[in-house]
Amino acid sequence: MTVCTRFAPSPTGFLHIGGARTALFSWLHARRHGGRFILRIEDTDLERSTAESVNAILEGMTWLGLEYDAGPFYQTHRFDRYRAVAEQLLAEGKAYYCYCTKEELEDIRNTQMARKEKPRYDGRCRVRGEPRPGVAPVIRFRNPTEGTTVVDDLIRGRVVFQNAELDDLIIVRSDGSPTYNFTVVVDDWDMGITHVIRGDDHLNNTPRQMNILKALGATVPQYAHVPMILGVDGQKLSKRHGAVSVMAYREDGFLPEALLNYLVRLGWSHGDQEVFGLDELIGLFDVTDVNKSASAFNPEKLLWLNQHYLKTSDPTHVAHHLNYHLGKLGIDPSDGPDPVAVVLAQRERAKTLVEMAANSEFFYRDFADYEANAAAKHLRPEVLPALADLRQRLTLLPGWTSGPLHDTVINTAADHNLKLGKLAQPLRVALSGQGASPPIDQTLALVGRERSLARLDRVIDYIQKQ
RNA sequence: GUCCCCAUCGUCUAGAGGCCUAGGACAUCGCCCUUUCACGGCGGCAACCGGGGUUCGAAUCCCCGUGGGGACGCCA
Repeated sequence: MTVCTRFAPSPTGFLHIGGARTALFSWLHARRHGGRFILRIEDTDLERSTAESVNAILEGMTWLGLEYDAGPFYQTHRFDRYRAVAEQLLAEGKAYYCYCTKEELEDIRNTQMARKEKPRYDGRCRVRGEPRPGVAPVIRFRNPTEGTTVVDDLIRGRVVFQNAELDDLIIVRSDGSPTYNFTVVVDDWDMGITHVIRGDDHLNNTPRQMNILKALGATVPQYAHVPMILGVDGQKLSKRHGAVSVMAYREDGFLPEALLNYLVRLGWSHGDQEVFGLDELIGLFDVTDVNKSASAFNPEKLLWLNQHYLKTSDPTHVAHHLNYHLGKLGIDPSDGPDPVAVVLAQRERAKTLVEMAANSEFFYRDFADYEANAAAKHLRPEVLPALADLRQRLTLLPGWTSGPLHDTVINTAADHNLKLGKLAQPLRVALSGQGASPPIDQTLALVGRERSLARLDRVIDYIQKQ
C-alpha cells in the first residue's frame, strides 16, 4: 500500500509554526516513502472558517515550498458523503438520534462535576428512542462501553484507553452539519490515508476515531502524535511570544529554508547535525525518531540559521527574496547595484533580509543625514586634505571596480601618513551616512561612481561648514 | 476533578545498562583575526526533577512522588 499522509488545518486563522512543522513532518514522511501528501481544509465550523484563512494557509504552504499532491479538499464540499455515512451508521444501529436539550446536557455535566467525575454524555437516548416535539436531534455514535482501544502510536508507543472512558460523541449536529471527529474519520478513510501525523492535542480523540473507523469496517491508519511547540517562556505558544504566523516570518526577513530547518530540529535530530537541506531530510527523516516531549521556540537559533542560509544559499535565490524587502522599502533595484552583488557584500552582516535591505538602502538612494555619532567621530577637519585628494584621484580612475578602488584608498591614506582606518572611516560615513558598511572598496563599488563622487563633495562641504 | 501524555545545560538536542570525567548547537563570557560592522578561529561557564528499587554497574529499566502539558464542546 502506498503511503499517504495529509495536513488538515481548519481555516480559522493563519498558518502557524506548529501547523507548519506538522505539515513538514507529514510532507517529509510522504516524500521519504515515495507516497502522496494531501492538503485538506477542515472547514466544518461554518461560524469560524473564513476564506481569508484558507488563502493565508495556501499562501503559507506555497512560501514554505511544501507542495501537495492532491487537494486542497474542502470538507464543506463533502456534506452529502458524510450524511450518507451517518445514515448507514444509523441504519446499522451504530449511531442513534439524541433528543437531549442543551439544558439536559448541562444538568448531566453539572452532576458529574459535582461528583468529581469526568464530564461525559451518559447515553440516555440510546434507549429513549422516540422523538421529542420541538427538539431537533443530533446523531451520536454508539461507542463500545467495554474493553479497551489501543493506539499504537509511532511516536508515543502503546497508549491504552478504556472504552468506558469514552462517551457517545455527536457526529451530526442538530442543523445537519457533521462534526470534526466524524469528518476526519470519513475523509481519512475515503482518501486512503495510511499515516495520520498530527499534534498531540489529538491523542485523546484517537480512540474515538478508531472506534468509528472500526464500526465502518475501515482500515485504521497508523498514528503519529507530535508534541507541541511552546513559546520562549515555556508556556503555550501565542502572539505574546512574537510571531506565530508563518507569513510573519517572511515579513520579518526569514528565508523559508531557514524556518523549515529550524522547525525540523524541534523534536527531531540526526546526531549532532544542525543544518539540513530539504532533499537531505527526505532521506534522513523518520517519524518514529521524533521526540515525545514538547519544545520551546528559540528565536535566537532561528536567527542563526537564517544568517547561515543567507551566507550559504545561492546568492541569486537570496537576491530574489531580498527584492521583496527592498520593494517594501519602496526601492526599485534598477536604481542601483545588482541585488546579487548586494547579497554577496552584505550577507555576513545581516541576520535577516529586513536588516539586509535596510543596511543596503544607501546603495539605491541618498540618505538624509549622517548618523550623529559617526559624524561627530569621523567627519573632522583633519581628514579634509586626504578626502579632497582622494576625491581627485578617484575622478581619474578609468574604471570603478573594487580592486583599483582599494588601491586608491590605500595609497591615498599612505601618502597622507594616515592609518587606513583614519581615511576609510570618514569615507564610509560619507558614502553610507553610517559607521558600518561592507569593506570600503566594495562600498565604493556598490554605491557607484557618480553617487560616490557626489557624496564626497557633500561630505567635504559638510566638514568645511563645521 | 477524571483520563491521557511528558521530564538531560537558560534553549534545541545526543544518549537505546558499562564507550559519560554526560557530547554537539544556539545564547552568553573571554581571547585571536580585523580599515568599520560583521564573518571566522580558539577557549570558558552551564544539565541527567526527587525518592525508592532491579543490576557487579542506571541519564538509560521498574515503581512512587513532584512538576509541566493536553483532553473532557452541537470547536477543530
